[in-house]
Amino acid sequence: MFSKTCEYAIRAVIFIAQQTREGGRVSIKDVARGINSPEHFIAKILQELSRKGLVQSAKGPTGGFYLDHASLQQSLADFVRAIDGDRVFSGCGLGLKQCSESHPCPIHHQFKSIRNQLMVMLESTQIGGFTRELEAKMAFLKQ
Amino acid sequence: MFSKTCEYAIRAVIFIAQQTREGGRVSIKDVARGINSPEHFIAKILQELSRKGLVQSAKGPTGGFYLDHASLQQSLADFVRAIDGDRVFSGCGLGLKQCSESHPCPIHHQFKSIRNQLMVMLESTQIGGFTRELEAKMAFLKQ
DNA sequence: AAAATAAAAGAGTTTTTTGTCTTTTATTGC
DNA sequence: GCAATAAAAGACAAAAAACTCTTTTATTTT
Ligand code: FES
Ligand code: FES
Repeated sequence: MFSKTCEYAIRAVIFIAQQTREGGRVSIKDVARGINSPEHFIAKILQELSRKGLVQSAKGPTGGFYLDHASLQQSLADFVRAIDGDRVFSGCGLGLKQCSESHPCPIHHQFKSIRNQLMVMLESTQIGGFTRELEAKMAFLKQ
Repeated sequence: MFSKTCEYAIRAVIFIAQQTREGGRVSIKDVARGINSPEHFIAKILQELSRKGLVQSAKGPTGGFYLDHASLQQSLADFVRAIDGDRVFSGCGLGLKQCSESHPCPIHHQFKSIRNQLMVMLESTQIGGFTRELEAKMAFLKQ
């Protein structure tokens, strides 16, 4: 569904949101540990998200990653788009070069419906909204 | 969503179903042309599906691929499972090693709902059911 | 200013996926 | 039996995705 990169990205950002809910920063090392991902790999990913302004970072001691007010309110869809592009939201389920109403593949209508529901779900969920569940250990970011 | 291999596979099998609706066989060359896929690649894929009994084939002149009564009734889900395994149907949306009700990722509930709808859709659609739309040029297997 | 810290950047490597080419095997029609 | 046809099989090759390692840059603390 999503690329591994994208899965790590979302887990990482949710983790950062939780860890920094009352200010502070969190280091790459801690993120990697917190979501059980390869450290250098998640570093690259966060670097990219940082360039795109979807996460904030600071160098040096006391540095690390955090989310500003705007980032906390970004939807999951924004992060998916930043990493995987919009093929998830608009790509053809059977791999036609382009999904089209007027030149549809055989499963277009059914597929589109599900794809849209996925999109609505991702658009309406903001990255900062999972803190409570994580605190209550009703949701997890690693095995 | 699906691997390229799986996308080609489904398009190929739908094509075979259509082309052989009144008996006959269809060659790899024709399949490749019909769905606009690399010829040798789709050959490999059909070989695999043939081994698993999801499509039928015959060598030699008058040979080619076709679908027996049972294969025509297989669901899209059966083909997806044969190629991509069941990660589509039961994998965690955020890449946790295993999707679990008791150790869920933050988007488990929402994701599961969509994943299930996808599954129901794929389970309830049989590969042989697209002939009419294709004939009427209301659906297409290539650009 | 120097040392320590932590992200940024860049240059790999490995693995998986996707795609190609060649040879072999089976079947048919003559 | 022989030539032609078409899939099966196997070995490669290219591209993309996933992952690693090393060096640089910015910041803070002492
Ligand atoms: S054309 Fe295939 S999903 Fe729209
Ligand atoms: S645990 Fe992530 S989808 Fe079920």
